Amino acid sequence: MARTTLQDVARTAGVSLATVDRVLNRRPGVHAETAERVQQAITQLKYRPDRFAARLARGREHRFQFLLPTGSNAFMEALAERVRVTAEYVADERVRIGVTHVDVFDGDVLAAALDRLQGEVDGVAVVALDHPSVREAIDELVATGVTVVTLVSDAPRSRRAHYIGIDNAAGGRTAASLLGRFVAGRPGKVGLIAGSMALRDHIERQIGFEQVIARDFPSLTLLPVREGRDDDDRVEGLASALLRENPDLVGIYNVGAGNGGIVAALEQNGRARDVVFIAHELTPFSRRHLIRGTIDAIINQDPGHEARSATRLLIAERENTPYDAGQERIRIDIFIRDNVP
Amino acid sequence: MARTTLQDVARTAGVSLATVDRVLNRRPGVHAETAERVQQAITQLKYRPDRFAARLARGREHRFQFLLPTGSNAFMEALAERVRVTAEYVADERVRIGVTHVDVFDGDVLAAALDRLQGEVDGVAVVALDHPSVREAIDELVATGVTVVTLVSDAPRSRRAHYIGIDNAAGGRTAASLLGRFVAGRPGKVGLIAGSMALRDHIERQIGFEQVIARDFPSLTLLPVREGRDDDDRVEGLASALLRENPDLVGIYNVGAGNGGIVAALEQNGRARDVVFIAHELTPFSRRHLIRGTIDAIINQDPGHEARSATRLLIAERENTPYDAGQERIRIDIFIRDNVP
DNA sequence: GTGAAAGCGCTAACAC
DNA sequence: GTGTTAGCGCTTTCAC
Repeated sequence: MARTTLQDVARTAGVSLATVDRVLNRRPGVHAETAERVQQAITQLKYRPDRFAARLARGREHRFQFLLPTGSNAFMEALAERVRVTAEYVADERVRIGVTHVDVFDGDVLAAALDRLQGEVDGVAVVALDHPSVREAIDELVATGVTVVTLVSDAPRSRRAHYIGIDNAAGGRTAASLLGRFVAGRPGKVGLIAGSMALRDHIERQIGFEQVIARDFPSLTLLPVREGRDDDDRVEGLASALLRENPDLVGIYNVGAGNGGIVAALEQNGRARDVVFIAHELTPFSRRHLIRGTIDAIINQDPGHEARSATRLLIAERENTPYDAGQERIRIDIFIRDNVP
Repeated sequence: MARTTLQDVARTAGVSLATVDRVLNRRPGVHAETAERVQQAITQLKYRPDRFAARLARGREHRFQFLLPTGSNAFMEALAERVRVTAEYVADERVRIGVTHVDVFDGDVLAAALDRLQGEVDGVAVVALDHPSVREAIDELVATGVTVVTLVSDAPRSRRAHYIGIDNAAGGRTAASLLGRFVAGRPGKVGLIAGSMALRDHIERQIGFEQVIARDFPSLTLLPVREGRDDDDRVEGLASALLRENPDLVGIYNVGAGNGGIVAALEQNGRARDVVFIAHELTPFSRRHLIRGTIDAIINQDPGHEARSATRLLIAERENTPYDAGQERIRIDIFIRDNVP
């Protein structure tokens, strides 16, 4: 029971290797009837291509480009690092990964960066933005035959092949449930700090959070959202004000980056232990304060998983091979002091 | 900048392909000096083997066997199913995976099953047991050149190449922290139900749990452990008794299987909402009751991840290729109603 | 439209 | 001890 090869298919279809290859890879130049016969042979023999032989024979490598945000956000730095590690691993497998840093907060700049990739690469993984120019640029890339996936932040109505990231509304709901239960029935105010209300993922988290607080925790009052711009200093100012103006503050949810600011404000006011603080993204800093107890829980998405998943999906798309949806789903990780890696 | 091939190495070392192949794969029959020269060429040219070409040329497939417990535990069934799916995926890649079901609760039976694998396979993934016969059987397999990894449950002092599973003590601590915080300061009793005190993972979970309850939640009193043997009916009896004898019961932690019994007892006594119930393993059943609110949190290990990880590690060991430790670490997942997949 | 044939980079017989 | 050589299963020119 040796495995069926292209040869076997060619033989039973009564054609040559080249022809089978053509129909298999949907290349033109095959008579419809011949193609039909080949297809039958394929299904009859249950032929499954040998990806290893194919990649070897193809010779050409896959050229993928990752477009990540500039700036020193710890999560994005970790993501960039994991992309580098992944690149290193797959370099042996005829996959070349490049990384470009762009200002993703500006839709037009990001779109221009995407445009520049035309003809240069086979696949793109981009931390996107829900912006018309970006959507347009993605669709154009796709039209020229480039495979595009979005990473961490989606461009929802574009023609990207996959979105690799968490369901942010569910992330917000998760934060709310944990915060609500951790305050242990104490009534009071809850503060919400976002990076920017222009970021779709932040809005989605906020909406999910508000929904659950309103529905499940009537004794909690949600204060108006404040924008921290993912900046420690600015966030610290907001958190301090929150604490000053609301003596009955029982919880804080930080939707974006800038956890350092909240930790500082909490510690300065001696409220580190009694205010429940839910943060996003596991970093060396957030990990330390989770273990110390200032942060009560961290909602995380695994950047290593995201980098690998994007790469695997790009490869699968290019080689037209199946993938395991369960493996590619990005989990909403909950970390408390005890299960943090 | 084409990639360096074995040819390049052979040329710069002034030897033939075959000789390079010999030193690369540590096969005998090469003069020490020649080997040295080849090694130098390899490092100098930064040669990295092409796994794809190697697997293609090797022809022989990897034969792996998974030894899983018999019996109808939902988690183990899910694991078996994920192994099947993984087997399906890697079948195209010259990896053949077989599954054997054994009574893992009996060390000697498991050891005999392991013995029977000698000469039959290249790698084994086994849900092990901390038992002398099992350790012995594993070591013997390893001695005959078989790669062995343990799955879900370890054989700690054996010569297995890897343990693929969670840190169970940390799992128990995680359960305790969640339970302690979810009871929201209400003082009272906490019940602990284990499958069997002969299972190392159950003991470890229990110890972790007790540790954290004692240290962090002084208002909670832990009742003596009861053995439910992973059986719904038996567990239901224990849970009912727990509720009857302790009107001030505020929480239950089920270390093993049999969640159905606890749900039933809780519902019959009308205590589904006020008793905090922490369970292990996400199954269709536990998922449903998590969403309904009877189960407050589920501590999970992802069987799909475990099946894939075991397979990847076996392949990496056999082909002597590197692997990504971050990717292979099995997470202690926390699922609450909002982040459950 | 279709086929023949030359590799891709490696392994494994088999010579020497 | 070391080298030669024939593939592994596929893709890709280049003929026809």
